[in-house]
Amino acid sequence: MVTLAEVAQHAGVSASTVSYVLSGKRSISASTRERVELSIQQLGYHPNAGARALASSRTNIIALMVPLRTDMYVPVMMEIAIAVATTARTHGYDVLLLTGEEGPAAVRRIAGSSLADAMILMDVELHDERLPLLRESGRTAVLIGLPADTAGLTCVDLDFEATGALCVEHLAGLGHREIAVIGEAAAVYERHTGFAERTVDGIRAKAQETGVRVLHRPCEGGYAAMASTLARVYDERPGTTGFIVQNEAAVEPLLNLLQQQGRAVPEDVSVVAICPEQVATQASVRLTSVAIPAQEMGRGAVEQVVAKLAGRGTDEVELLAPELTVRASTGPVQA
Amino acid sequence: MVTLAEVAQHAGVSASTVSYVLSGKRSISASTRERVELSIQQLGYHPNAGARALASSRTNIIALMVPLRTDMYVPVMMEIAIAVATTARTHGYDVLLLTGEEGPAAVRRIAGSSLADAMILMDVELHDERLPLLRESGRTAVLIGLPADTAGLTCVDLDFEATGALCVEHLAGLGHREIAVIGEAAAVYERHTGFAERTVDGIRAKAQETGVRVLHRPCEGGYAAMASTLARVYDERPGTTGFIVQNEAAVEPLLNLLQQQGRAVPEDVSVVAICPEQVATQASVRLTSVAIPAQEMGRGAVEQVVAKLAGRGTDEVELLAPELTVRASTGPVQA
DNA sequence: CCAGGCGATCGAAGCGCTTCGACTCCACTG
DNA sequence: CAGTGGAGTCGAAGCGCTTCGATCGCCTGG
Repeated sequence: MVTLAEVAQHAGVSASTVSYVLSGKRSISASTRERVELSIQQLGYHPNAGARALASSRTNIIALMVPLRTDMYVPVMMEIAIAVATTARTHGYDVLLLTGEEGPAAVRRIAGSSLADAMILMDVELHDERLPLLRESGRTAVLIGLPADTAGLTCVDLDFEATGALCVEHLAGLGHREIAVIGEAAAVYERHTGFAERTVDGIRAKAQETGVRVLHRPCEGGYAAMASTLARVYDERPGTTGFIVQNEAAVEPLLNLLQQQGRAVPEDVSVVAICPEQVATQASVRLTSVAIPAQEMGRGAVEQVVAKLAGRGTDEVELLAPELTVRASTGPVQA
Repeated sequence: MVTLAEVAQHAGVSASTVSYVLSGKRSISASTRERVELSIQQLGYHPNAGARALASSRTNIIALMVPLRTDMYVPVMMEIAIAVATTARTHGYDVLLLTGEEGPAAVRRIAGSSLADAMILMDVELHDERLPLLRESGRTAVLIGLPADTAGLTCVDLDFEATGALCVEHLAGLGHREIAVIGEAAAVYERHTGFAERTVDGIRAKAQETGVRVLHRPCEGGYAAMASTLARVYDERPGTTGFIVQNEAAVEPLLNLLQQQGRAVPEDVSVVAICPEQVATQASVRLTSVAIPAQEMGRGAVEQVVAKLAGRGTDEVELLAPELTVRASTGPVQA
């Protein structure tokens, strides 16, 4: 491996000069800079990450903790992760991938070993165990999600309350008066991963405001689960004409089952989904939906991190405004 | 941050002794060990990653390059990535997440900066640009996938030829004589990501052997694409009774369309999928399928890496044997 | 014409850890 | 009882980089 010293020798300058050329922290004459840069090129020099980290106590690495549960919301997670990684690169950072498995211990480990300059946590629960450790560690951190207590933390998330409200508003505007909400698996609510509950809150509030009746049912993904959930919904509320689905794995089964039951979408029933764009457009009926802005969330989180590391950061909650795209799955209630 | 020296002082030993307690590279008396371990506990010491990397030229980090294309095969990628990360942790490694975006430059960067001890490449193409750089860098590497030239490389992958053959064998055994293969998007074949082609090769070979006619059609995901592909298939080969699908995003559309056309699965048409277990079990018809062993691939790759880093490695290609699970989507041809 | 200042560069002191050689006991062996 | 060797410990020398003075010209203003 080529070292700084070798570059310095090759360029006929001191090591510190090369370092300053690289960092730009002191002024360097044009001629020297060029000579050094040429040497770097010719020798194929890359600074050693470990040495740099040791000397500067900056690793240029951001740790990303993704949930272990691979069974849910996977594409969104992946999209966020990729957005984080690529955005990080544009700011000169690399991303360390941590799975939820280690749990809170990971926070301690990363903070303790100075493996990363900052952390981004995904899938944050309302009372997340990692938060106290995070605060205590003093490490820069940004959450994707919204815990109960955001004091001293920067958070980025979709405004799920507004999302829920938006869906109800759309359906109410079309004349729907009985709405069923097909939610995430019950486990998601039990874990108190805020987003699911916030969506329901938003839905409830707007429903009250607009005089719409709402029935909320969690649902595991897949056909079997959806079938029984749907049966119970119609059992309890035969007059249901609108559905709000916040569960990727339930979208297609729902459409399919409705079709099988001879309920036409959107003539007889309207369906609004809260899901990634791709799911909405690739479904058997092009779905009116609120997209989950995975890219924006990932990018936003990294930008907050970078800002904080540069000392420009603010502790704030950044809620992305939902956007509802009308497609072919919603329409006015039949007279 | 607590340092080694502080621990040493606290325990009343020299720094090197603490280091040896940690690494176990020299024998330490039980009493000293206990004293040191206690101090470590009490002070909450964590070795500094950068310093360790610098001194030992080992980072305990494995770089994982995942493809950038977030539009395809995402859950499998994610599953592999998570498997890699968790397996790596059990061996004391962390995982650095690199996206395809940087391309070959990433290989140079990681190797040059000694940011990672080894690399795992996913989504390897037949003539992957990264391979020459990888060989040249001398860094330990394991591929998930199979390039044209595997000399000097360790590869882990599902045996897609055998997979294809297995599907044909199953269908042929049930009496099917005309089979349509719904493949990945055309772009996948154009990129020459080996797996898709290898599957088709395996299918063709076994078809020839068993006297089955095969029609292969690439297909973008989604309903629209599947509909037109299906129409063309029946146009060309009205006698088709068996389908092999290797495209997650086409599975559900296919089932749906067949149903709409009044073709019952499995009575009139049999469908075999090559897809993750979850997709197969959650589809509207429980699918006979060959699972993509994402977990095993991720785990296998890490284990190869660890073995190589420990000097026990061998340059070899590890092809996982496919397993076909019979479910409800395949049956004998009607008389 | 000289003090003062600034731009450009260098040297050296670490950053926190690993590791090698050396040293000290002490239990054996012959 | 001297000699030998292994177990246990220590000190010091780096690993490759950043960064803080310090130095050295050279330009400028008074």
